[in-house]
Amino acid sequence: MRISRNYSKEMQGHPQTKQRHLLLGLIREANGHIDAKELFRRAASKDKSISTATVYRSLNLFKRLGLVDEKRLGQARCYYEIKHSPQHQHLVCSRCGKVIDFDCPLSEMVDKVKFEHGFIVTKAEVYLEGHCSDCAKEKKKEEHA
Amino acid sequence: MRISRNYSKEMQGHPQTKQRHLLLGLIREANGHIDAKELFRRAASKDKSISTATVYRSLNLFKRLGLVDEKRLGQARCYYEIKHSPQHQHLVCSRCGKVIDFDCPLSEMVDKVKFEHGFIVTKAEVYLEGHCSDCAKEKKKEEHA
DNA sequence: TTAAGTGCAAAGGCTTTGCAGCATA
DNA sequence: TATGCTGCAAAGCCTTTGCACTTAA
Repeated sequence: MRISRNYSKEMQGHPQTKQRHLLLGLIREANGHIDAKELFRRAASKDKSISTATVYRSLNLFKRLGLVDEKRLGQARCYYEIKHSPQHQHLVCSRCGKVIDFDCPLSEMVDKVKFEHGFIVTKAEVYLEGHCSDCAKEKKKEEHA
Repeated sequence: MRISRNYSKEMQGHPQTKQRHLLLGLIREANGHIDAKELFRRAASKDKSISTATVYRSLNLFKRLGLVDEKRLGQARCYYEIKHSPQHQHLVCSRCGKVIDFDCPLSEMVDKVKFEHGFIVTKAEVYLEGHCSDCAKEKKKEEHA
């Protein structure tokens, strides 16, 4: 007889390991805006033996389970964030690389594409690139000099 | 005495070569939605000796000159399109991978982030993922079956 | 003529995978 | 205890780069 294993709810049938726990915690702490490389760096500082393979495998699992969201920001970098963090979009400064969150009501847009194209939106991302207020000031200064 | 070279206007000081001409033509033909790999495939079918290095170098040049726009759609793939094609955004179907253009007035959003964050937008992208009308129908059928 | 572009092949990042050993439930 | 995760190292992608040759203007 096969005894079924007792999995954690969060992991939906996948065993909870100390690595996954650590990684999910770090992603949560990062509050959006952490990429695989940085996640590995932070994880390794708390657990020297962790490998990049585990980081990537865990990220893929989290994505599949819908625990984290993957976003492509700036120069093709992927950032990960916990899915249940409040819905927000990103401003990326092309001078200093700063990433700023902003609220963005998308419901109008979602309705519009449903009406015009019969398209059912399941995921929405807005990416605005430009100059943050600091860099905009710097730029002005440079132009006057 | 140094004789200045006679560069084409489009290339803004960079010599026009048959490779660049071919590539730009193919990007134009593709009317948005072509990635580096596919661009190389099509280019190679017209000029067997072209190399991937030239494709990537040309794409980087075109980006720098502002001739093409780079967009990240779907699974981290980069697509390229001629910049002067009318401003539009993308709907990506997560079932069949279809990419649909749609008009999307962004001026309100641009004003909002300027007012709220002092952020000056230079580039805006909206990415909506979901089910296109065909796949939405298919999905409904499956659910009733 | 000559600065710049090209092809080739090698190197660089990032991500995935095979395998043997380890650990969770 | 057994399934499935982990670390390691190797392999796989895609993209960039060094070098000698070629070409546009």
